[in-house]
Amino acid sequence: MHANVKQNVIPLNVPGLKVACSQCNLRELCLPFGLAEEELERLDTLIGGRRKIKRGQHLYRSGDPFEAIFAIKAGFFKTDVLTEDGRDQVTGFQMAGEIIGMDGISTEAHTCNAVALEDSEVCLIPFAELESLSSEIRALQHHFHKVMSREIVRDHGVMMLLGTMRAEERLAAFLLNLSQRFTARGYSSAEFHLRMTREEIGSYLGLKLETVSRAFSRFQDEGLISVQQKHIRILDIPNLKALLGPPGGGRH
Amino acid sequence: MHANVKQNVIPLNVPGLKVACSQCNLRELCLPFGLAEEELERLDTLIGGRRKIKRGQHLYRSGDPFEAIFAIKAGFFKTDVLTEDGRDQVTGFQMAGEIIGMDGISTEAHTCNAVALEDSEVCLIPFAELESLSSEIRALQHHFHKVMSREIVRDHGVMMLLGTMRAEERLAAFLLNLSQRFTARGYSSAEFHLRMTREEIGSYLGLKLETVSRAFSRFQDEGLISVQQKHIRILDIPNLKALLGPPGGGRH
DNA sequence: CGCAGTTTTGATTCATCTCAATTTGTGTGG
DNA sequence: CCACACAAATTGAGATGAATCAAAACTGCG
Repeated sequence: MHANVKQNVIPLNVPGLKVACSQCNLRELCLPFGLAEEELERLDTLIGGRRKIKRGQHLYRSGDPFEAIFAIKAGFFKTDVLTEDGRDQVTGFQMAGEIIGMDGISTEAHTCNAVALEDSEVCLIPFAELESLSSEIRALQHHFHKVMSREIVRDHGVMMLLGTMRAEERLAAFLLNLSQRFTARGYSSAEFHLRMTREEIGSYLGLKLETVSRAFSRFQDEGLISVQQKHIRILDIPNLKALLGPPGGGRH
Repeated sequence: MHANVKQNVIPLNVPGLKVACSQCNLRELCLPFGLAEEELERLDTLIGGRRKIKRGQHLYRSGDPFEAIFAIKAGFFKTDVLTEDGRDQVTGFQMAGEIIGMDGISTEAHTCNAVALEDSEVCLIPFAELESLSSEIRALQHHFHKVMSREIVRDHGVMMLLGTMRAEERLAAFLLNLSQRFTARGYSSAEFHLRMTREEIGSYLGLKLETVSRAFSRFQDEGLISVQQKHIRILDIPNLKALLGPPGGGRH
């Protein structure tokens, strides 16, 4: 419906905002993954431009009409759901190269909020057009299915974490996950800056902020990490990992 | 492959063999939703047959190569993930009309186990062929995206439940969810048979089986439900719902 | 009819929450 | 540039909900 309008607009690429997946250094992580040169160029024509989101601003809110998904070009986001009765659950933290907004497909409206945790930039992918192009480029269709499926698998991991792990195990899993994702993006796996507050970490992990803080302190006392506010340095990955799966160690 | 044969067969409904979405009484809940007559017939040719799964048997296991997704024709399933260190998390319970197996798309291998909790029957939907047909039938492509997205939204709901609710709230949410899904399938919303054990409910809800049992007993004492082993009758839906979102009642 | 698996119930322990005080960090305006 | 106010984080003490351990009752199946 909206698509018709955009379809006839020449994809002139506004000031310095040359939006080209084919040139993007995130293409191996993001939607373009696995596409051939020529397919990539067609994908370029699809992208509906970039959008900058300042720290604290919403990319979308629960209830907003769903029109597009977003590829994170730079920055850091959180998504959260809130219920009528005031419960608030952070459902994920997203970083460069990740696709965000797929929750909105099912009802044509977003079902969660996406907030930038630092100044960020996203590429807008109009969904109707993505579906059109998917019909023509099988690799794109398949890769998009993988992206959605990966999201489902990721959510299962979080359910496992929330359903079976104790506070320190959850935090260890969280840190290792962040570390791994930073590594995949070429950043240090050992040293990074948390973009979210203790309360947001707690919400994500099903814990109170005080519990998160205590677990951080404990990890530091044990020499596993060094924490100074939002600055984290991971000192002992093996023992952090050992915290997760202690077949005979953790049960009492 | 199988499809070619059936294409020329008159849609007479041979017992258990002739698989036709167009004739299925679940079509409004399942993959065919929203398709036109003629599209439905093409969907019929896609379905790779039916498969019966006896109670306790696996539909697929974590690690199995991914080839197809499944539409549940009849019966009841659970899906669960287990980690090396022996943790076990039930990630969902699925009933007739629901699509199962999409976790496998991302890695080409299933990432969880699907077990029948009663004698069941599924329709096999070869995934490569589904993608082919999706390219041709836009409505099918779009609906499939909605199905995947719905799964993501559902998972967010579970994360909310696990992350923010107390034991009795979780169980109330669980019962109301089951009730609503039974209603949508034409069964009683008030009276039903649990197919899963207390332990499986507990795993899904992040609780121990004793806690689940105690919560059931408490609900019965309070006149909210009547429980006799696996037989549940919901007596007071309003007050069960009130348990969930007590804006001023639940915090202490 | 007996046995194994499931469920219920009780007593106790423990992890996390809650409440509260203090410290540290951050952004703003004089 | 410093002081102030506010937000975020740390830490402690005590309360509490759910886990654990244990035993008994029930169910259904062979």
